[in-house]
Amino acid sequence: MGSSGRRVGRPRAEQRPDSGLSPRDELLAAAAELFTTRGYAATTTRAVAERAGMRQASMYHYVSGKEELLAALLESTVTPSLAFARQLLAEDDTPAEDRLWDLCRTDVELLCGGSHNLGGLYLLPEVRAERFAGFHAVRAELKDAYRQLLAATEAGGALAKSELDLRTDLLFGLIEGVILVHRSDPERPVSAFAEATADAALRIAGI
Amino acid sequence: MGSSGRRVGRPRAEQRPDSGLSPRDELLAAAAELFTTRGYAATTTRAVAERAGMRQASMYHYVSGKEELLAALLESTVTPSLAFARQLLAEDDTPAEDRLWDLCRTDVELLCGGSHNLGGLYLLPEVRAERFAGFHAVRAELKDAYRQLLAATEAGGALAKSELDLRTDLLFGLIEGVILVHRSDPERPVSAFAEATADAALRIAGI
DNA sequence: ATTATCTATAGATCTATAGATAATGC
DNA sequence: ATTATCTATAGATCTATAGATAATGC
Repeated sequence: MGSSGRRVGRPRAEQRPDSGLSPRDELLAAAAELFTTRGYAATTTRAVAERAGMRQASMYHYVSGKEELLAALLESTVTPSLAFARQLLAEDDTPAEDRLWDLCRTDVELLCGGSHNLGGLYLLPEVRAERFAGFHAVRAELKDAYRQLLAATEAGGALAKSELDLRTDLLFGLIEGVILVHRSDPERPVSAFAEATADAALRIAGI
Repeated sequence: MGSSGRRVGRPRAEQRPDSGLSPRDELLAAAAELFTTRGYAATTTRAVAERAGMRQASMYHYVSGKEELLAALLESTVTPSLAFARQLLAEDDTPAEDRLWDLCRTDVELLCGGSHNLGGLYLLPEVRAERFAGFHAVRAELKDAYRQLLAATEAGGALAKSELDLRTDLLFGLIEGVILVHRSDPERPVSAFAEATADAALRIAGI
């Protein structure tokens, strides 16, 4: 959707070159940028709609409000990581150490790689609200994949439960906290950074 | 101020047991809790004032608005860490490794130890605004102390500049990101957690 | 007289709905 | 006729000021 030609409906007040995205995706992209830079509560529906190229009221044709935008964005950030994690969990023939490293690296790339710093959404205080239970569920599943891979490593297998929990928390915390590091220097090339972080993550985990 | 006895001025509408804090500190404490849990933009002046035990308008007798509260809170979080870091930098007779470990541990204790999760303020998107330049300056100084201590270690002395910068960023990122870990399990005893994090931090730094 | 608070409110938002309008489709 | 948009706006905030009030201090 979005491409070329005459489109049904009243034309927009301000014409702009076709972005190639559907209106809903334009809204999501606008929300991603504004939520991560200004924060969720500080972003008005007017700001989102206007940046997406439409008037404030028109937004409601596509979404029910700001909450729906945030919920959709959050889930879209974890879903690819989770898919990759599931795949890795199934590869029993590869050493757990290698799989864990791969998961860390890929996660950092996904969190820091997108055009807008989507990972920054995790840090918003509003995200803890009940409303985003769907996101919390997939995120918990991803964290559990980290725990399983860690437990499957040689060093991890020897740990008591509370110790394993702590290491998992530190490991997962480093990966999510990496957004702060990326924010402090967004120019740094992502792929080398992702590998360095994966190295650091395994060192944290005691491997 | 705040203690006992008759006080000048019209009495508050809702009487409460004396907290022992000055009204301004009551406002700061209220803001700390609300900003960290609900976010800055989502917190109204009414909410802050009411939680501090006064009416919305009375707040303006003590502060110029929300911004002043956030600025004061932010600086109060780094100042103790920075004082400790300066002290450590001067102790040339202690090995840099030990001093760096000590700084990490102390920082985690300070960030996670306070009654309200003050460290969580760092994560608010609004904090990046120009308005909080004072906070950014002291924070940058603290980060530089980390860099200096890291460079003074045996492993750190051998690093090229770009490599040292990366390690500093990762190290500092882990320490600040630890707030996310603490948030995920606030029940964990802080002092053991702080030591575990300091261990992990040195491992990240490659020591 | 001085002070800390209060109540009341003007002005500035912001959200979400109602109803009009300008395209295409048939 | 259907659709995507627009304009207009009611109702619900929220901030910051103005002016009143109820204490203590002298």
